[in-house]
Amino acid sequence: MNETDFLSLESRIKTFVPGISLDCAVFGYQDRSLHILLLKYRHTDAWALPGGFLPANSEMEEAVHHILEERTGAKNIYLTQFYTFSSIKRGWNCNELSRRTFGSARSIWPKEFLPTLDRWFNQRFISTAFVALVDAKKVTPNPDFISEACLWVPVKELPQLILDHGVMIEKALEYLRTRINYLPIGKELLDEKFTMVDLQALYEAILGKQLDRGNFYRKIMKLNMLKRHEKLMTGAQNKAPYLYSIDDKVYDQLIKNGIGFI
Amino acid sequence: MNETDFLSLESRIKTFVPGISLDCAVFGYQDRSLHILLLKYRHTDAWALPGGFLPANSEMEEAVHHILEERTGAKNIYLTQFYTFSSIKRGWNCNELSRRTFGSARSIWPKEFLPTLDRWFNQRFISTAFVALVDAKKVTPNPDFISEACLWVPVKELPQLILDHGVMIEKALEYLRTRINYLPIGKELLDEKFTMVDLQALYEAILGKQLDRGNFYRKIMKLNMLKRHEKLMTGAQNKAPYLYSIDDKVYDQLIKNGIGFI
DNA sequence: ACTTTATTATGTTTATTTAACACAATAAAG
DNA sequence: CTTTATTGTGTTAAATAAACATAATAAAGT
Repeated sequence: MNETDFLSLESRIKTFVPGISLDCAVFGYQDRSLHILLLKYRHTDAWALPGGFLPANSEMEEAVHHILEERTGAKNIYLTQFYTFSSIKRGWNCNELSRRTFGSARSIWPKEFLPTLDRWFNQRFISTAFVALVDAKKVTPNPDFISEACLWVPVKELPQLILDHGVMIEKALEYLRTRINYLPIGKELLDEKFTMVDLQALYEAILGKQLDRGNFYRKIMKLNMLKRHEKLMTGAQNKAPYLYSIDDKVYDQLIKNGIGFI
Repeated sequence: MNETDFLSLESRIKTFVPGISLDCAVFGYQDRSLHILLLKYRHTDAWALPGGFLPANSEMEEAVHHILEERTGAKNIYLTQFYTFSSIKRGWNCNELSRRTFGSARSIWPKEFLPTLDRWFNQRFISTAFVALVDAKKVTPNPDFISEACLWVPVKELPQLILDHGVMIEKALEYLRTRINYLPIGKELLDEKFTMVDLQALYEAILGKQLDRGNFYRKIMKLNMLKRHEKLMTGAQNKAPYLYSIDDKVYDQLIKNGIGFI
């Protein structure tokens, strides 16, 4: 962490739309379970969603893409807005953890920047929140300068989160569940090639319930959205599973019409 | 229209969160079809959604409730946020109609307020849009001081709309359709008591397709959400239809789980 | 009394979907 | 030859959807 990071933020603040922030629930799929990308603030046990501010001449989507590229190295991530959080109760004073986190961050900021930064962070922020879906394998999590870690965390094991980020994640998960047939879950969260078991486990992870293998297999196959490839040799003492990939044209059409895998 | 209206806006501007606006697609059901509440600007053929700004110490929902009370006389209208429109292309310069409308409005504003008003309206606005569902019979549309009319317009006959309000309405309608099982459509859009034919026609209006009467009747009745009352004597030369009302407890549970009428 | 009409409630049928469980061929590796 | 998970299909019962039909009902006009 060095002075130029602060300097850069200090000078960039002038270029941001005041009062607007952006947050993003980035979902990835690993080890057969759903993960979310979180940042850990320095010197505290406080975690946060990746986020940032809106440059005056940028579209929100552009800005979120930029934030996510910094945080993951990946461009063209699938993004969709899901809610705008605007409560007057949401500031850094909203709970003990947030107060402590802000205090801790403030204590390591160069003194000469404090007035600007205090003014900026004590605004009322209206935060538009996005859901992003990424292939966890194509991504290198990368902390920003106020964080000491950027990690994939299983959504079943969420840590303490600052501000209203816990509520945001709940709402993002509900969004995933209730729009499951309208979101390109399979295409975006899985690797180019994947096994049938993985595809099923992904939908199970989002819905939070078990699905019957045989029925799932038949349903997916009837939709005609998969291309079958070579087998995946795992070295395990059993028949190797086939790899599949998604036929984009068919899949996009299915998603557009909300036609269901489930 | 009088000077105090302008004065009031001029002085209230200081109390609004800059750069934030609120718009609301208010849906009502009349004459067996879906309507939306629109305002007609003075001296132009430009129409707009009811909307306004966010007082610095208000929640967005509060502010929208306040706007809708002014526009309809009704309190406690059902409201839900559905999208935040933030494009850098959305200002009063986005198309010919908007430019003309703004010019026309500007020409009737007292000169001494023009600097303030120009500065305010030339900002980049981030607009959070809401869907409201109301019982059209309980409402008295009431234009604001820059409009000459506030009317229920059938969604099948939309006029020219300013800014991106046309896109907003499209998105709002899509929201209604894709969340039809999660929204209290019947409860909010219909009168306290209504006939089965009206209930069905309402769902048909939103989905834009015909439903089978017998099947619809059976499905609704099986959900146990209706209480039957006296008949509605229309004077028509036929058996009078029964009136029904919604059993709130059952209905709320159904809506919460997205359990479908359709 | 008879007619016209829309409402109401139920009937019927066919096709499709869901859900739960079962089974046997397959093939990778020990 | 054994162990194992994968794969594709089979089966069955129950539920749902979709389309169409019917007949009693009752309000009002003639």
